[in-house]
Amino acid sequence: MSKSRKDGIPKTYAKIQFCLSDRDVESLTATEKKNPYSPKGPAMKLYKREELERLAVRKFGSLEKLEEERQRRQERRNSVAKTRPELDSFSVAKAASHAEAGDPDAGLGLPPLLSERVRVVRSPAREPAPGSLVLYWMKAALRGHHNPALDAARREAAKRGAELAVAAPVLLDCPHANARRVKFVLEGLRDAQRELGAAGVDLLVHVP
Amino acid sequence: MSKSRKDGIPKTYAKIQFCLSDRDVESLTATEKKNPYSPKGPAMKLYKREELERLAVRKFGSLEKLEEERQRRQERRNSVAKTRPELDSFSVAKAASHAEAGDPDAGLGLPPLLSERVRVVRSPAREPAPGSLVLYWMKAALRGHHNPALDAARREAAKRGAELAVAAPVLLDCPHANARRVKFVLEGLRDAQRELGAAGVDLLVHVP
DNA sequence: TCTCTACGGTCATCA
DNA sequence: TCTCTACGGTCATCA
Repeated sequence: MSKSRKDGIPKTYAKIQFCLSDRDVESLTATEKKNPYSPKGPAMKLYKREELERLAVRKFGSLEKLEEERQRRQERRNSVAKTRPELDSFSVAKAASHAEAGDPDAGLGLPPLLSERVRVVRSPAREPAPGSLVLYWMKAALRGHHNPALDAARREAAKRGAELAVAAPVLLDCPHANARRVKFVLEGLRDAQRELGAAGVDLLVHVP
Repeated sequence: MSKSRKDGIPKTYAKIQFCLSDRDVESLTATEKKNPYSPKGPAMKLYKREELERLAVRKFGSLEKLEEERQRRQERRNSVAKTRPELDSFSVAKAASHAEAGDPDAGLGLPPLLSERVRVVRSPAREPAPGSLVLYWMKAALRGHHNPALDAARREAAKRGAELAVAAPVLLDCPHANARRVKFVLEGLRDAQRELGAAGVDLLVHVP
């Protein structure tokens, strides 16, 4: 809710902020702007804060009631997130930065210091096909050392007897990309590629 | 999974039992039967157990994996149900049978013996309009006494300064309806209508 | 802080 | 143990 929104509020954000459905929002007028992620993609729809507020007040009774509803949804999201399935045997794992290895534990068979950083994002419906690989999608910590996500992926691959591959996306068309940042990322990836290569792991750099 | 399913398994049930999506099930052949709830409504689609099993095995790997997936979903449902919003000030309430009134408590302002039987089914997005009424949808306990759901509705109406109305549906076209049962229900409703009428509450009998 | 679709899950409504 | 739709919420994908 900052000053920078004077052009209007993008649809996705507007729906969440004002607890509105697609149907609700359809009745409002929208101005279109170029999609910042892809100029050729579907246009960004901008809605007027004033109209959104008026609609939300009509729907919920008052801005206070709207705020209550937002709280309710927020809490619901949080508590549902807590009930997510715990570690299970075949699962996609995702970890955060820097930690050391310790004793193996249950679940993914990860040492505690790793496993407490691992969160199962999705339990895949399909069992992994024979010959499948474990893919570590490296978005942060672009390095082959001090990288617990990499350690977790390595373990998982070993457990399955699968190949480990590492892929790093380099986003050129995200809003804040610029030459300086891209250069920094590419230099980091070059070093990581050398380091991983020495350990027999391919690092694939993906420029979408 | 009983013997009575030799005609085939209805779509809704099939999807749940075999963890399949509409898309999945679309690829299968279905035989149509008259909709037992309404002969003029959309037909009931019956799928062959054998085909469903084959598809589920293809999707999940084995019947054991399917069973695991079903367990997962079941548990998820249960734990999400537990995180449902608690009693709040304007809410639709629903209660079960026989109890006595006691001291008022927080939330809906119900006595403990009532409030522990009340479950908030849905927190309405809209604030109740002025002049709205509290509707007690009487599906069980067709009587004006020993009826805690009625007591809860009465309290809620008093708290809001709203009218209380009671409505009872008499379902004629549900699969197990027959003359004897309908007669029993109607007799009960006649008595309840007299009892509630004496207390100034309308009981509306609805035959859909 | 981009949009669209598909997916579970839930629910009210309808025939 | 009926079917369809709408609704949140989540997510991967695409442009």
